[in-house]
Amino acid sequence: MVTGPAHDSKSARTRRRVVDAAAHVLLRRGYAGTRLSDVAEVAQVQAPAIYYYFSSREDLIDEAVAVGLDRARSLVTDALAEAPADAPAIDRLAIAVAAHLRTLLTHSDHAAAAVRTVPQLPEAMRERHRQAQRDYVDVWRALVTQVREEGDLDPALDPGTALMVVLGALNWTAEWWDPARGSLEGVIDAAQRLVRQGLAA
Amino acid sequence: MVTGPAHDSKSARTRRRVVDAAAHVLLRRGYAGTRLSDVAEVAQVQAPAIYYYFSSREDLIDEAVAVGLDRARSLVTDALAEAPADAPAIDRLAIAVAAHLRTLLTHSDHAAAAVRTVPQLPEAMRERHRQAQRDYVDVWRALVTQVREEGDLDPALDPGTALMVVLGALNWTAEWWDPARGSLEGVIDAAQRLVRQGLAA
DNA sequence: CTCGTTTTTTATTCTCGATGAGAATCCGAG
DNA sequence: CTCGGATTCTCATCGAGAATAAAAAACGAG
Repeated sequence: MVTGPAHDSKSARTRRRVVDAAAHVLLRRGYAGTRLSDVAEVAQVQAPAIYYYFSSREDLIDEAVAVGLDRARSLVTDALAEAPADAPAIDRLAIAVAAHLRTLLTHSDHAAAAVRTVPQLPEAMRERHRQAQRDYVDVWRALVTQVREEGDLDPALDPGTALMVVLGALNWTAEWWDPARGSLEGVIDAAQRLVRQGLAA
Repeated sequence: MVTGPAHDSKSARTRRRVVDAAAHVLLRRGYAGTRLSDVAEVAQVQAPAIYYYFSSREDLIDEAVAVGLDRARSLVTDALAEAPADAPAIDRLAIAVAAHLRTLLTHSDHAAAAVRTVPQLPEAMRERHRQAQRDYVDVWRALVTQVREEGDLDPALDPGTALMVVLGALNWTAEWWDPARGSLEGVIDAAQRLVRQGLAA
């Protein structure tokens, strides 16, 4: 079953260790480069032990990606939930930008792995995550729509295209940002400014 | 240039087919996912024939990436060379944005493969391309510097960070843009507007 | 101690990069 | 045109390492 027991505590913690490890390796090596032996090493488990929890390499990666997409979405929605609901949409968008970058760059190997790996997945597997991806983008789409309704979006911009361009800017940060060479806050600040100014009417 | 006789015409066209095929596969499958058998199939060649031209898989990928980075840079600089040299820097930047997107999305598997793959390369290989990457980014850096000197850059923006965010937005388009579902010109237009507005003082 | 769950050990199969021994093809000299 | 050498490529196969299967061992609750 995908959805395990509500309680944890057994050594279904091992299972989670394995998924975490998969995300870790996935993030650094990409889909094809993710070897079970590496995952096992990170998870502190013998490689064949993975087969007790997952019926195949694909299954494991599939779950890691699913968890990542879900986490990426929920961390953004959580951040939005904490913000005043009546704030201008453009401000809420800026909050989402910050949350997304924080998630991607420091909080979650899962989210980062999912975002960076999805494009490399074999078609069949990507298909399985279409919906999750859509759910994730829809959160953003709603925000942009609100921004437009409040008249803060440049009418010459196609909202869908603009959104994808913005998300691209955010997602790509994972490729170049080096914690040793620049502060996270710096990246967030630049991204927020670019988005606010860029979309502005 | 790695090797390359100035004249072609022999079956050094085969060699080029192989490099082209490598870029093609690289773009879709990533570094670790690039199998020589797939490259061979695309290039219409038997797999071992590749070893007539390249001494190893690494060598082949290395050259494909080198060609790609070089092409990405030169297509942008060529476009800039055709623009009036005394145009405002912000306009020249917009030209570069358009050229980059055109290259990435329709003109060159090589450029797209290089741009999207470099982060996944093993350290040793990435090292070999540091300079080419720097050359490529430097073209942009120079543009941004000019924009700032002409007073068109928001002083609150860190130029380096802003540049990377912008390049990210461009590079990521390769992940989502679907020629069947939206015009290239639409993407270019959105990107140009976002960049102009986003960087503006 | 015993049974069921979890993990390791051992073994099998498969994929993929690499190579070496030639076969096909091309090309110029006679 | 044809012979012979150089160029270009194919076939068969190796060996490493990966994924998986199967079986055995360790563990833990009752």
